[in-house]
Amino acid sequence: MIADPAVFDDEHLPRRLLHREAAVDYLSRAWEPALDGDQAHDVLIHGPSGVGKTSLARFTLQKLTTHADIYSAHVESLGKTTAGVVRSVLHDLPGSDPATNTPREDLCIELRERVDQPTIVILDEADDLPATDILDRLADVEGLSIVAICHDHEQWLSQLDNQLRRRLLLKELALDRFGVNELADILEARARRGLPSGVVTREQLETIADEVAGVARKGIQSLRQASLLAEERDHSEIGADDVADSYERAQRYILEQNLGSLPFHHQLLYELIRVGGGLKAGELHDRYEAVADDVYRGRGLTPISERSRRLKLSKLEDYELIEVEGKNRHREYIPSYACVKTSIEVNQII
DNA sequence: ATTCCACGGGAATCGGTGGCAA
DNA sequence: TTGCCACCGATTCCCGTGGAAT
Repeated sequence: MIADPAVFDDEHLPRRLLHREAAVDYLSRAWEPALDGDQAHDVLIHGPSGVGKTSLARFTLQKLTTHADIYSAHVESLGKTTAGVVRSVLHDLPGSDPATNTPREDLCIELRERVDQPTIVILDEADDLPATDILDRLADVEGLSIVAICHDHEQWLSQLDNQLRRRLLLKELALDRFGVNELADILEARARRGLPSGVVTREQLETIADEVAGVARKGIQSLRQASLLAEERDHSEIGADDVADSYERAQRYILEQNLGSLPFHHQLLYELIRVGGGLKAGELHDRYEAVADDVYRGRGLTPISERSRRLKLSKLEDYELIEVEGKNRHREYIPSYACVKTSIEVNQII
């Protein structure tokens, strides 16, 4: 049933960014100086997950770079160190990658040398970045401007000192969830390009938009799952049952992508929490130690310390795979969505 | 008031990799 | 080509913190 699967990819950029015209405009104006070879303004884009912050930045950038000589870099910041961010920027700029053991200082020097025309760096998922350090170094680079994307702008700004804020010329741009009609418009446009005509009604799209509370990523994935379900069930068009069952599959799909991108240690911890149906910290560590020898055997990996496990756990939380409740010794790790599984077998061992 | 427990920041350490000189 | 060294990211070690339990 799906004519063009790419339309439903997270990375897919539509021809027009519906209902974000004002934001595109704002961002374009902030970047206008770059058209004349000057340094653009820095922008902080903030708002909830899945409302199109990254799409907005990429879309507007694409528009800009088609008629101007501008370098750009897109950095997936989550978990990166300062050196990692600089390295990632260099990777996106013309030229070859520096050696993996190049000193941080040398990376920054190389960055200053390579930026010889206006450059826009998108720092995606910038919430947990060592922001002061990174911005300090990026702000040092003549011609380079930053677009930081984060969820909580107040928290993000609070870590910057006044001096840095002045150097950054920071503009702010808030994105919110879409209204039901707005998101339905967006889904309609995707359906037009990705699905045969007439397989889904406007009413169904509004139902989806309402259910996902204006979060575009969830809406688009739900539409995709609804069409997959219709296909599996041999429906000639999407039915009410397909729509009804699509949300859970979409949510699961999103989380499975997240989980699959994580290394083994994370997945094992997740699986223990999932199988346990939520665990107190102490119990989680006990179970980990109980299964570790068996589970790690033959994988060329060794079990990790409690401290490292805590680092992995906070990453699982970042990825919305688990939730943490309670404080201190009452802290409990809860699987956000227990139907999202790993391929690791821990059932029999416990 | 004291103990318990877990968190999470920071410094030290480990293992792997590329550059470089012999 | 080989052996050494600097460096990185990942991990561990150490410890201060703070709320609940006793």
